Amino acid sequence: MSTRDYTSMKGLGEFIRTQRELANLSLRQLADLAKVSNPYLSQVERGLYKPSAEVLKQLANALHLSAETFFMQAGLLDDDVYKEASDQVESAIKLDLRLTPDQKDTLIRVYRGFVGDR
Amino acid sequence: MSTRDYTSMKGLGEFIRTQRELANLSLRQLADLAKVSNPYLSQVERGLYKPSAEVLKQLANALHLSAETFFMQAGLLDDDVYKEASDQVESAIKLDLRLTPDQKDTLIRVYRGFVGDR
DNA sequence: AGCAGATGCTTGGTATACTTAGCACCTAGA
DNA sequence: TCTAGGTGCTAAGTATACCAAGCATCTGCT
Repeated sequence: MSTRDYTSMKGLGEFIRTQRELANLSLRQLADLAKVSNPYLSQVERGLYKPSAEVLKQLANALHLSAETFFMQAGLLDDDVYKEASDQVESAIKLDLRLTPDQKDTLIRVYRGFVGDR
Repeated sequence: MSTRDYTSMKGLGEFIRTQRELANLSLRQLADLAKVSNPYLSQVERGLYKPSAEVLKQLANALHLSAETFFMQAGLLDDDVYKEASDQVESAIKLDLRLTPDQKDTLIRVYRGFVGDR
């Protein structure tokens, strides 16, 4: 297994744009943080270019995500030593010591509602 | 001290050449396996060019080594991922492809509300 | 109205990753 | 001997990742 289901196989560009918008960063802001030009980042997000590994790493740093994550999204680390998304979210929540049991339940319930799981 | 200590601090090219020779492969053989031209591989091994991540991945496969190993050698995966709980939960959410940006936003907002962060 | 600043995008160019053709050297067989 | 095939490397070109300048649109401010 270790399957990567990818029913919603979005491209790397879309992934980056999603992450950028989640972080509430403009194209220019992220481009500056990652030390690339903003037109280039624009083109990358629209899938016109495949960024080099160095750029991927810079983007990962700027977005506070791991480089592994980006490489996986780019299809460069196909070997997913890394967990399935849903299990990942739920176990991360369960492991967070700052959350009370009730809060964990709430979060997980909301999460499951979103992904339509179970 | 990080856990690395690969023989010595040689460049990526030397690393590749060492691995190739350990596998008893000629330049052309490895180049064919990795689907690159042999002059290019020669230049990479001598440090004249930095191969793209795709090429690194192909080389890793051809040499039966992990892509992680190569990325580390290339200095692309230097750091360990920080393991703070909050980062864990938030990045797990961000990584879930089944969630829309709005849903991710909501979840993260709820989460931050619970842990009192920000 | 009009400017000012922010947004993302287009254009045209430069730098560099990568290829094809071929050279020089070596070793093995006929 | 002299091919024949293997080794790694050079040179010159093509493809593409990446950048600088600038455009069009929007929103907010006076």
